[in-house]
Amino acid sequence: MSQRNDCVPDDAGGGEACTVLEALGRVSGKWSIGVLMETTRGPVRFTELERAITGVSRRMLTLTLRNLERDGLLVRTVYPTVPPKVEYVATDMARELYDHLLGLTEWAERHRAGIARARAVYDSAAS
Amino acid sequence: MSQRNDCVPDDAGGGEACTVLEALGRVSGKWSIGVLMETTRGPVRFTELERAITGVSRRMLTLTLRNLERDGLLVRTVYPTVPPKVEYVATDMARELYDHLLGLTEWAERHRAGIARARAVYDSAAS
DNA sequence: CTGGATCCCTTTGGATACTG
DNA sequence: CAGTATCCAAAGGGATCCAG
Repeated sequence: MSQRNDCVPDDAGGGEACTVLEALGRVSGKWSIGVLMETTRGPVRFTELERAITGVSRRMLTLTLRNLERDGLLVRTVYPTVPPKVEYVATDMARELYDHLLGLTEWAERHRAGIARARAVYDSAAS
Repeated sequence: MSQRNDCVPDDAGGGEACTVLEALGRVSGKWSIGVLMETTRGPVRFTELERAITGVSRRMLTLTLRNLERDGLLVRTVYPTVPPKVEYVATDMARELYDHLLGLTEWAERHRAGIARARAVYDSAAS
């Protein structure tokens, strides 16, 4: 969840690796993507997220939400009612990011079989 | 470096989050991106990678290379000379993945300032 | 030159109980 | 409802030494 901005000028290929890491840093952690997915469709409440994202704990959901909010990817709205009501929704910036992630999804689907095959070959290599 | 295939059917938004994680899983870890960058430009030797990727240790470089090779993103060629010579080069599949990552790079550059601002605001919020 | 093996510290993340 | 606090286990990753 922390950022690796140990991005020294690097070298060949330069700061590009650094910049990619910068983007990936926003969605690092097991749950960021899921939160992004849910909040991209419209405002969602904490409990809804907790139910929608299978396996997430309260703690991790909170941490993930805070990080995304801090980076300006999420807007948190508190309704001072009782009981409390808090809604999270993705910003435009986050939606753009999500679009790029969809590109990755497409790649993963297209190559899922190939990767599985590569692994089988690699693992069966009597090394 | 391990894969999170605890991708239960999930739910709303479905297996999509899972599929993205599948893609991100290939480039997880601090060094995969750097390796991908270098090997995309052509065959590279172990020592060249070690020098090109600032800060990587021998151990982590080896682990990263093994994982990428296992997933079919890298081809490892051993020349049985003495001293040994080993070359790594990205596969077409890896190049495609890298193209998608460039999309993320573009996003990161475009929003770098906005994110920094969002953080400053968030952090200065006397909470 | 190209790694493998080991040790150890740091970070991540899960479980659970408590609170305004 | 929407978190916070605490404790603890597992994974990631660095340092170092050894070997073909």
